[in-house]
Amino acid sequence: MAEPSIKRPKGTQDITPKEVNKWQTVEVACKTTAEDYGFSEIRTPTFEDTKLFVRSVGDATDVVQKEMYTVTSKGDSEFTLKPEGTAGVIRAVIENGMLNEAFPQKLFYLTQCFRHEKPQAGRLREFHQFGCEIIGTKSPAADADLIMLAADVLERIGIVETKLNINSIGCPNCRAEYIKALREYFSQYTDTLCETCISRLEKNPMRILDCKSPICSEVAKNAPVILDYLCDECKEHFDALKGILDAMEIEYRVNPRIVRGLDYYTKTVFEFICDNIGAQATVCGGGRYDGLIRELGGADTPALGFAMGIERLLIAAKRGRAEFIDRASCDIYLASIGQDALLKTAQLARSVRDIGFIAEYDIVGRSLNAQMKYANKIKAKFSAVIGDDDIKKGIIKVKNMETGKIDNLRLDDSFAEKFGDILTDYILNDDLDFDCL
RNA sequence: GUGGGUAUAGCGUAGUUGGUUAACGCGUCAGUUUGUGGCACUGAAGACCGUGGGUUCGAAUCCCACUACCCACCCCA
Repeated sequence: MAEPSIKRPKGTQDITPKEVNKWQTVEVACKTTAEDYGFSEIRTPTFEDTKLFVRSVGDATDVVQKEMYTVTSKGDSEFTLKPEGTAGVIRAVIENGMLNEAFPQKLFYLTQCFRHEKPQAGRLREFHQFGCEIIGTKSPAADADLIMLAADVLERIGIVETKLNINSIGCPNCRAEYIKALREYFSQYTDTLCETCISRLEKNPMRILDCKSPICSEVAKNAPVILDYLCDECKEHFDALKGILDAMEIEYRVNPRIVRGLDYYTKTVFEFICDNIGAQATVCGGGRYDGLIRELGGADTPALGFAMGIERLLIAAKRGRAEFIDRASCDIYLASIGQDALLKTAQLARSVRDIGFIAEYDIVGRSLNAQMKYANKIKAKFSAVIGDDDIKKGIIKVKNMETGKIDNLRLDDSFAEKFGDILTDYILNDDLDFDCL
């Protein structure tokens, strides 16, 4: 305590045992839903060659320009902690020759990401993403399946109040036309637009559509709409997607304003918005990135994906109707009186643990009373007290902590198995009672 | 990077015309209760009142600065 205490870095968090069950609930929902859709997990490094993100996420994006944690390692290599999940996955797919395997490749990941931003609700410097990628299909059926998967994940977690927004931002060809038209339109308003939007006019006029400044968004209201500029192929793709979503009764809103901030997106883009979780309301974002694999040196392959922010899912889940799984509680607490008995409880605990149940005993040196209080506190289902007499007699009383019912068990090799039977009965009966209710 | 808010035990809070030893609830530990927990009662530990200055006989309380956290802009998941 003499030294100044060391605190965790800004924008990071500790996930304590009280919270970790909520994380696990969300993680399990993500993982099992993805697996139900035929996705396999992929894990990639926490840091990558900086060039990977510059080339995929995009040179001019905020993420690359001002949010990356980049270090120069021994030697000349520059590495960056991953600011998002897709780039690393695509790099790995190319590097491991997975483009030669059967298409589509369907992959999911659950990973921490890092961006140097100013923290606020739903935005941290180290955060966690769940993402899914489908590689090797240009069919709009894939877009629809991916969106359905995202919707299912949210539903299974218990997040109900989300809105799906979709848009198409076209392919490089038709987008060029559109950007030209946008520039022409916004150029008329150079005296009213905000400063950042003026600079966007040159670099990326589509971002002006996203600006929340009242003046800019007022001007943007009458701006040309991308959907009017889509080429035949892009338009067909988008119409087909809408058709499938309609057929599957997935509600959506076409929102021509959604423009993703990462450069690799093409054609379909979408967001799931959750309004009651603060300003950072996008709980899931994704879209197509048909040009990315080629850009990263792989064969020209269409692909698409989405990412969800686990922290945001968690906020939404707490506000929604999520039911969080609890950690399994202790099956039996073995109290001891005296040193010989302590050794005995240690042996018994191990035998119970060997058959897959949770057993604890006194490793603190507490009085019997205190041991029992502790057993109660950790919600032990059963308890047993062992003293010299019991060891002599070779029989101990196992008590059901809920009902107070006591069973006598032999203190020999059969103990664990017999206790297992009692516990199984208890759990089955408990389920029956539950069903009757 | 720019705003706004907050800062008192592990957690949640009370504490303003400045006045002895900073209070309460929860939690933790122990005892009542060396062969049985929950309830109850008793007690204990735990706070340099965010940090540093200033005003004052006297500051958790007033003033200034700093820091941290939260929220929002921006950006995005």
